[in-house]
Amino acid sequence: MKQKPTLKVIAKELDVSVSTVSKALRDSKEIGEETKQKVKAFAKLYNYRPNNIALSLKNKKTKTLGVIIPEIVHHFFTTVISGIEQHANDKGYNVIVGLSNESFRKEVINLEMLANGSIDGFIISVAKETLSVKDYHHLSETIDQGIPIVMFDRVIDEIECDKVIVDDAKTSKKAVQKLIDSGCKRIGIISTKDYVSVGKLRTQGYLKALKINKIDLNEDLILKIDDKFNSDDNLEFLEEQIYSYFKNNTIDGLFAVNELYAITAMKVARQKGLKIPEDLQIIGFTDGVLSKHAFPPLTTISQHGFEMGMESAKLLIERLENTNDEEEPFKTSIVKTDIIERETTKL
Amino acid sequence: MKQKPTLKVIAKELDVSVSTVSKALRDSKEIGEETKQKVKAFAKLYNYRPNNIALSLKNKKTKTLGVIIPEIVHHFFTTVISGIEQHANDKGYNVIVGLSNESFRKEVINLEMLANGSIDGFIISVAKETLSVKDYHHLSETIDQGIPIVMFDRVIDEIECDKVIVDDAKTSKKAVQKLIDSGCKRIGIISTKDYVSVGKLRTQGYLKALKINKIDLNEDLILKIDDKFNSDDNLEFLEEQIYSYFKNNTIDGLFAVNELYAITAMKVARQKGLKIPEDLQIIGFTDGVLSKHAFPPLTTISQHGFEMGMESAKLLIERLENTNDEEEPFKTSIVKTDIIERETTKL
DNA sequence: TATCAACACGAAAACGTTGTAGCTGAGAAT
DNA sequence: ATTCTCAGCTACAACGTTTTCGTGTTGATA
Repeated sequence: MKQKPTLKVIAKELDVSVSTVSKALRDSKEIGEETKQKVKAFAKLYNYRPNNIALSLKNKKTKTLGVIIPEIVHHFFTTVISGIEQHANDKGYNVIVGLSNESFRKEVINLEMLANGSIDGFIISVAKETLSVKDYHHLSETIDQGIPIVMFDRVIDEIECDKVIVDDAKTSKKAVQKLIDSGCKRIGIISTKDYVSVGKLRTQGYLKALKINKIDLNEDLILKIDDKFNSDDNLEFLEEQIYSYFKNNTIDGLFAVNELYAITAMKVARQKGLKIPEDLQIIGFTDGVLSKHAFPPLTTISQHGFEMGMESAKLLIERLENTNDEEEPFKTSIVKTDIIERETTKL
Repeated sequence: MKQKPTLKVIAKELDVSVSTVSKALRDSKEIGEETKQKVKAFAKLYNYRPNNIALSLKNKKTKTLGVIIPEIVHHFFTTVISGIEQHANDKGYNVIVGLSNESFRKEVINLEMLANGSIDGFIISVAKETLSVKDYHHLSETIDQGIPIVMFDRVIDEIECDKVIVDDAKTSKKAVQKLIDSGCKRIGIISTKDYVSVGKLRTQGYLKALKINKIDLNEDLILKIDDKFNSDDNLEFLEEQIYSYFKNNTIDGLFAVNELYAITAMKVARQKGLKIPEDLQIIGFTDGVLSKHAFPPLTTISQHGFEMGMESAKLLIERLENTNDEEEPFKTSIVKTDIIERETTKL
């Protein structure tokens, strides 16, 4: 096991100064051609790589992005990470991930753990618990300390920073409109409690679509699931709620605010003997593996997570590398959505 | 935007030396009670946090783990990451992720990008391309430089390091045995080309089960898919292959080496009018969202990715923190598997 | 009064880099 | 012969910590 060579050992070995080695490797014109060759050859031989940590300390930049998300076992978030990684790597940045598990406390800890010089900036989608307790001090303090944050998907209006979202309301309106256009008369929605910003917005879109089409609102057709934490563990709970929803209501169109709700609804609908899409048409939000491979394959709205990730990384890195002394104003990027028509909708 | 306070500015402000501040904050008995209080109060007020980078440089430890995986949009890998994260966080470590996208080149780049002081050790599942070109120099060089590596799932026998795997052969044997016990007479397998170690091993398990039960081997029933890269993008290609496989063979039991193969097989079987599990029983490998929510829900082998991640992190951190001068011998942990019976098998 | 321990603190080095400023010697210009 | 220029190199500070080794002051002891 050969130790990692440093400038110092190369210098000693070649009987020159540390500065000479450093400059030779960076091709400085201060150094003679002969010495340069010698140093470079030696460095290559011993596989010298500048120590990143030392550089970070000197430059006060780590070239590392901190990404904090609620959970990683989740198709949407992983596509976002892919996008972030891609752009970050292209720009020479690394990505460090922190998981909040939808917990406020863990989110704070993660933030603090990284906001001590480890990273240059954050990309974050806040935990449901954070949204529900409305305590954002950790975020504002981080920004105060000069560490930029980019929020994506689940964002907080009160915090000023760059944001990347889809236009949830508008997109949802479009989805519901499609259901209407396909002949649905009684359209339901399965959403989350309102503290989840995206759930709220998507519900608004639903409402708007009904209004525009002069369809009377029936409150019973709105099911708001309270899954403060991970809903994958509470599958039976979810099923129960949807089951009683179906028992009390007859619908021919359903808009679900995420994939899981959509396919779970499909499942209980099938148990009730409903044919999809003949008796019931369904559109989900988020295009994941589930939608793609469900039976029948689910028509969904694609949020283009990869693009969201790319865009988030782009905004963050731009801000980090912006050398203008004047602060750039904060931007909110809206990435477009698409309805991916599969087999749970007609036509 | 208040700048991050350093020991130096605290020292200047309080008119003491840097050493005093440092010691006071670490509760050294060298410092008088009064001064300690003063320093601590000030530090709290200005929200002082020791700069991690400086610490890393000094201690030659970053308290950061590098995780390199082929892709992140993949249920198994994300559960593993969850496990790694959990244990790492508990031990005060951060996790930096690199994606190889199944590409040898990207794997090498990622490794080099991090093996310059940024991380203390690696946890890695190698890319398919790496396995197929059999070029492992980047791995052995990293280990040579004193950076420990833990491999999980896709491991390389020739490289000596800690490893975390499931007993693929044994597990597969068990799965096929179950098929046999449930009355299957003609059992097929959909696997990968042999350069993927896990594909090879799982095929071996299949073979062994047949042998033990004195069932004659029919080579035609073995389908080896060549998906050198991401198979999610080549869904049609996969479907085609499976389609012609079904066309040429009649089977009543199928063991698929991963989730995607299993549910794709289900799909084409259904197209052929086969009833599952009446006409065809299927068992997949890897328990992901797809299996759980498929129709019908797929009987699978759970690899317990979370445990694999935990165990990997555990092995790595143990090695990192082992202060004995004598090297610990390398370990290979085998995490147990379970057959999760759902509705694609009888009984 | 001289010695000594205990106490409270400070100076400096080290981790690996880079950039600025300074130094040296040789040849050219005066 | 003196000054100047320039190439080619070295010294040093700085980034923020921790830690080792002082050092000065006090009060007690001989």
